[in-house]
Amino acid sequence: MPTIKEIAEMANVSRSTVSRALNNSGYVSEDARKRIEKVIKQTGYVPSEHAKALRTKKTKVIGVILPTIQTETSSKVVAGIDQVLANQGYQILLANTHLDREKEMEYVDLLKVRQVDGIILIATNTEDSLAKKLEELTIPVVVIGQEFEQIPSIVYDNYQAGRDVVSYLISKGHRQIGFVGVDEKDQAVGYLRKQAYLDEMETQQLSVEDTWIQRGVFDIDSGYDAAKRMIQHSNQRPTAIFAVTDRLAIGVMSYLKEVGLQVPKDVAIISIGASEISQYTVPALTTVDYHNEQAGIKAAEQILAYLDAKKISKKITLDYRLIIRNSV
Amino acid sequence: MPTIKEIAEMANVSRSTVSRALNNSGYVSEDARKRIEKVIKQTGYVPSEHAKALRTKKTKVIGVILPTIQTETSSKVVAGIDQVLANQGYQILLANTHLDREKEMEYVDLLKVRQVDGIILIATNTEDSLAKKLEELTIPVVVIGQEFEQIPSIVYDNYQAGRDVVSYLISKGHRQIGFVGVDEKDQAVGYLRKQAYLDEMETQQLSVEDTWIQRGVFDIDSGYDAAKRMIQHSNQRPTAIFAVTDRLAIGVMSYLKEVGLQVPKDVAIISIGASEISQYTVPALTTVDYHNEQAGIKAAEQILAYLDAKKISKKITLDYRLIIRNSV
DNA sequence: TTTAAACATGGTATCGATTCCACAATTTAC
DNA sequence: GTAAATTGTGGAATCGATACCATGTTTAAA
Repeated sequence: MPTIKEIAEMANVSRSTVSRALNNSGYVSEDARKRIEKVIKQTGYVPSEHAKALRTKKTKVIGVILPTIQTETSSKVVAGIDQVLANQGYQILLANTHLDREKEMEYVDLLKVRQVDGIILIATNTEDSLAKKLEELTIPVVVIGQEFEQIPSIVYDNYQAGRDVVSYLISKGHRQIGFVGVDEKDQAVGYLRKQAYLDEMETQQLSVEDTWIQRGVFDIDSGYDAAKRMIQHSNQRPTAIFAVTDRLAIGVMSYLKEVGLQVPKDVAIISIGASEISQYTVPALTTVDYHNEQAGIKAAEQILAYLDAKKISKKITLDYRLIIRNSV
Repeated sequence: MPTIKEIAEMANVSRSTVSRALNNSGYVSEDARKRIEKVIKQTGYVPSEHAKALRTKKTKVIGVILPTIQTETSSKVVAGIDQVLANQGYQILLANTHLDREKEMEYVDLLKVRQVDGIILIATNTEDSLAKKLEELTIPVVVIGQEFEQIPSIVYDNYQAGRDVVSYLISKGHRQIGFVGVDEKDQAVGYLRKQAYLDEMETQQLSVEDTWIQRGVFDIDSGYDAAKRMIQHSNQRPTAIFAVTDRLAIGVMSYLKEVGLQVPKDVAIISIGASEISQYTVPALTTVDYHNEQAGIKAAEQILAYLDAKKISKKITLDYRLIIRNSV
């Protein structure tokens, strides 16, 4: 791979002139420009990104920190980010935390060192230490999925979606409604969706047995386990269950099927996620589509807008859509 | 962020000494080293990767080119790669081709410019132009999923797996076996699996109707469509179908269910993939586990071994495992 | 005691770009 | 016809690190 120096020599100009031609800055005569272009075409020269980064402090790389790539949600978000970024010649440097909160912070540092132009963080918590670290950052950050006071974020309306979902179950005649959630440290998925469930139940003056509220992690098996606990230990069996993710819902269905309970006749199920598979389960899952690609797209756009010295909105709330299928 | 120069000044040594301390190269007195370490801790200094890259030509970044992140297969592979790489302080620069063959080549160039230390390519074709480009590369490459003559690759034994699968169906008493494949330009998934199917049928002296062979793309809907064509246009309906991916199989099942055919009583289904969801379909899918994380892990290990000046194997064939469930 | 390793340190060139500045050659304005 | 812009170009500094080389100081060997 040739360097700018060699290009300059071959075109019989100085490095400065080549650089000016490359970046369309300053004056370059038609004659010189032509010679330079010819040489560049001949040699297939491309300027070194590292040298450029060192000098200009711009890398055309955006760091993306995510809890795991092994879920449809994450990969959709990344696809959305990539779609926007690739268009503008940016690339994605990946940092996978494997759901480890420590690493979320570590990677922020690591990406800083790599001098990425910006960071998109798909967050799973809203701890102060993380917030502080993000605020101190001198490069633009956008958080997806959690809401921070001072940091631009793309959020889903988890609370409203939660209430809508429960309200929908009630409208279908259900009075005993169970809930399968996740760790409440996850403000968005854990806390808000649960709160929405509790509030809607209370508003509608419906009581909730303790055992109706179960907690799992983000996989199918824990949904299965949660359903098992709920069904085995409840005095009154719920006639409907709200699971906060599709995977949990699939696990729940799997347990119900095992013990001979029919969905939706005996127990209705509703969830949030709208994963590809949700329409092929039996019965097809009634779920909420969160437009994950859209989140990625918006996040990338926000970062680019910021880098373009345009202002950036502090918070964007995405809309969602209840997909009514056959599990309720 | 401070630079090495400032650290040197604060610790009262030269930049050379700081560099030596940082890299454990050459001599540094205990005394100096302590002072330097103290200053580094105080300031939170971390050396600039770009400056380092410029000087040393090493970036600690591996480029990963993949056809799409939106499949479980890809994300598992990436997870495997990440697992090994993160351990060694390497990061992943992502390049998503969206199944566009042109881009596969473009990204090789782009990653070259970014001076990545190595490239892992999850390939979908084996075209000569691509092979040539890869061979010309001066940095290590490992290809996953396709086999090239001169380039180290991690491959699944698609042919043998295909024959095993068909042979298993036959052992279960099936004689009329349909096939849902993909574009044969995809040597591994498209061509080899089909060839295996044809060969096994021939070896067992079973005939194959033209309409039993259908082609889709890599999604559920096209599996549905393929099944529809197969069922509607065949003289004799197959009693079993081999779909080359889980998603296609799920689509096939979805169509069969729609027209009232029972799985596996009326039509048995088998596929390759072992996606998470495959065990929760109804009935649970009999499928082949290809150990995708393993592919990622091996690829990353190969790249690192090469960078470590150790030799690299030209080809690694991964093993697979038939998971027998209830769809056959 | 002389000689040679081993240890310790700093100076300087270098990687491959960009950018500011000085200078020269043209053009334009008055 | 002179002053002032405009245009075109190259030199040199710079970004933040590494690495080679020269020099000086100790320590060990002969």
